[in-house]
Amino acid sequence: MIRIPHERSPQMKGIRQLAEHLDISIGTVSRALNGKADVNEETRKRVLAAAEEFGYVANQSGRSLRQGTTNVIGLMIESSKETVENSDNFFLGVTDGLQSVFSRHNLDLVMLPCPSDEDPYEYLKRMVARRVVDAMIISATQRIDKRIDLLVKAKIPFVALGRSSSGGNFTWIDLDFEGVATCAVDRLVSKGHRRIAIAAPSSEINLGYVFVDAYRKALEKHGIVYDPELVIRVKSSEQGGYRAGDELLQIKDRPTAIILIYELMAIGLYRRLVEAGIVPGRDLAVIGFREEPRARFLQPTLTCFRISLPDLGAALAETLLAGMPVYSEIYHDNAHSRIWPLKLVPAESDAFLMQPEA
Amino acid sequence: MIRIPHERSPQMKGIRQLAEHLDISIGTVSRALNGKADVNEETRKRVLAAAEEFGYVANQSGRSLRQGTTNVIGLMIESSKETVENSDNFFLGVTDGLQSVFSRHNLDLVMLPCPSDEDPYEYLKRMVARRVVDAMIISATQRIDKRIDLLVKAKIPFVALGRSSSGGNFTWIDLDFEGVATCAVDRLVSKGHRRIAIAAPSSEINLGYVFVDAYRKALEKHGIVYDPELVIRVKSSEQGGYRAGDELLQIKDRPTAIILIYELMAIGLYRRLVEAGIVPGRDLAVIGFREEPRARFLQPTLTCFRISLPDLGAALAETLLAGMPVYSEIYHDNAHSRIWPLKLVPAESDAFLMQPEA
DNA sequence: CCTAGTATCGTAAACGTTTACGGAAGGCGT
DNA sequence: ACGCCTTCCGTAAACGTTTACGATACTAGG
Repeated sequence: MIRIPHERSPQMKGIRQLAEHLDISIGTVSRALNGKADVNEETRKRVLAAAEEFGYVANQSGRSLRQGTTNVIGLMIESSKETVENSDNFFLGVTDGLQSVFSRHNLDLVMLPCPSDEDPYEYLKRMVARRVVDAMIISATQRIDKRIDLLVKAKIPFVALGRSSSGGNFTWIDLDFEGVATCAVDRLVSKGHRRIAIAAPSSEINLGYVFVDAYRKALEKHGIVYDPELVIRVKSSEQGGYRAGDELLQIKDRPTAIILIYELMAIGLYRRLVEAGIVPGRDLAVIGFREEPRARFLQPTLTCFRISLPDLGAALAETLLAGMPVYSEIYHDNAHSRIWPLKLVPAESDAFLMQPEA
Repeated sequence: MIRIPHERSPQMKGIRQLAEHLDISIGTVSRALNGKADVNEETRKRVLAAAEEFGYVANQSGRSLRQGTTNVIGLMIESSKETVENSDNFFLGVTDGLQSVFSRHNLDLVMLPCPSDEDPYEYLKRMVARRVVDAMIISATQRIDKRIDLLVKAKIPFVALGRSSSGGNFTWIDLDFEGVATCAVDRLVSKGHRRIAIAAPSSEINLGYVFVDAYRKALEKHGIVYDPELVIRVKSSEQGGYRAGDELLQIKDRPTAIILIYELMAIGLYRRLVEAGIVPGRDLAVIGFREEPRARFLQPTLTCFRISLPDLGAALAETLLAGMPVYSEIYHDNAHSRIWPLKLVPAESDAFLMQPEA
């Protein structure tokens, strides 16, 4: 008696049907489609034509199961309320660069949004355990980040956008906070500023730590004593900018310049300054980090630092692939962690960076 | 002779190893993990404990292959340059609502970003052909959208965010453009405005078509003749707002109010108005559609319409599931297309909506 | 004609899981 | 003692691919 434990759909579109129709063995069809060498060029043509005609595409589950690889790369992002409200489409920008590299190797990119009510570590753990992706790109790395230890232990290839002190050795790409901070300070000092404030997120976040540290060193290089009072810890948002303005006004011997670690803060900052009768650019010099399209409409515009999102994405992709056995020899030039430079974009007129002595 | 065509990793973490360790059959382990009824409660405890200990999670490929389902829902988004620069994190906001529903059914959400240099139709075709997702959520639907025909033909369950004239019957959720336009016009008229301009995207886009149509009807309801000159077609961006300001200034018998179809346009509009010596709110009433966090810092704030992104996401998820056989009876209440209402958010002070006759 | 090599293809195992089915064991009523 | 029902578990097929290996046919060299 024949048992039919699993009823199959009547019109199944599998490689089997394709093979039957062509009257070729199923193995040959597979080899033809995958570009193997030992298949007659003429039969390959027939196979490809038939596949095109029937719209056949290999089922990913079957293929993954056999090869032990999914050909999918995951980009983990967090959808916390703060991220939703305040960050721009940073990730959408990098995905384009990622895909430009991945598509050359028939790799697909999926974004994995961690729900705001779930622990990112647990979320990542679930995703890698199910083996739905071959490799991961993680971002918003913390100074100590359990996710890194997890990926290292699970031997999942990954690259991190952002440094971390966790884990042994893994590859990362991070923005050149030191370079930006140094450049900003140098520029302000060269314009005559001595009391330079900085608005940064908590030092728990890697960015908040590294950036302020570089800011301090740059100041000391110019013989300016580091004043902790000038470090304003706020959220990286417009609201944070407004609060930074608040705190700035409280400081006695008011600073003549401020560096914003997140350019969107300028929107809130400007508002608070105007409320207090202070003209941004004239009474207070402002420099923003990471150019943000929405801030281009501020009056006056502010000097900032630009980053090419697609380029960054491509670099991330190549670095990731350099760490994967199959592609390592192709991208071995990128098999190292590195700092991503940013380009200084001076405001149209630097009038707002004038001498405070005037 | 035993052949070993496929070398297996020495320390394979499969259900088989788990079963051997427990000295239970592999089938029972599977049933225990999947919560089937015919398994002793005490053995189930043992299995779950061992799985937890070894960190075992079922391989998704194997499971998908067998069940013919991936338990993954795809959310297709486009990463065109315009989207990256101008839209906010709209999708990140809705993902949270989507996940809140999906997680109840062990469904995972992945975002599928269509590269800007690839045709969205071809991209979607690839994704569904590989059968990597069980269902899709598509957005930014065009008035005629080949993607819809594709999904209908492939019998992939899907829901669209946005109406379309394509395809036979499919379910969609769309924002209540008519309601918003009507409400905005009503409100302005009640304040004494008669010449009301509107800034909208091209009528090729569904939004640009429907919204302006509702605007026209609302005007006629109040006995105001529709003046095509007052319809300003611009991009949905800050830049578009600036250009809208440009065009507005060209209009003879200048309007006293303007409705922005995208609130971010207010940033550019304000700038242009200030350049021309026109005080927004005092000399020109402004209403924005779809509240945008970044515009909250404008002076003066403007009346707008609010939408709860997570709620919208949850509604999308439930509507999608209502169309899938397995879940249809649970969510049958949502098995219909519908209009998503928005809430009017008056500006702090409505002073800017004053009588133009004053 | 014989043999070795090459080009091409078919065969079947294996990937990890789920699940229909059968079977064993025990309880219970007749 | 027998039959029946319930509870629980093991067996093995099946999902759709890929691929190691063997088989065949043909070519070439001797």
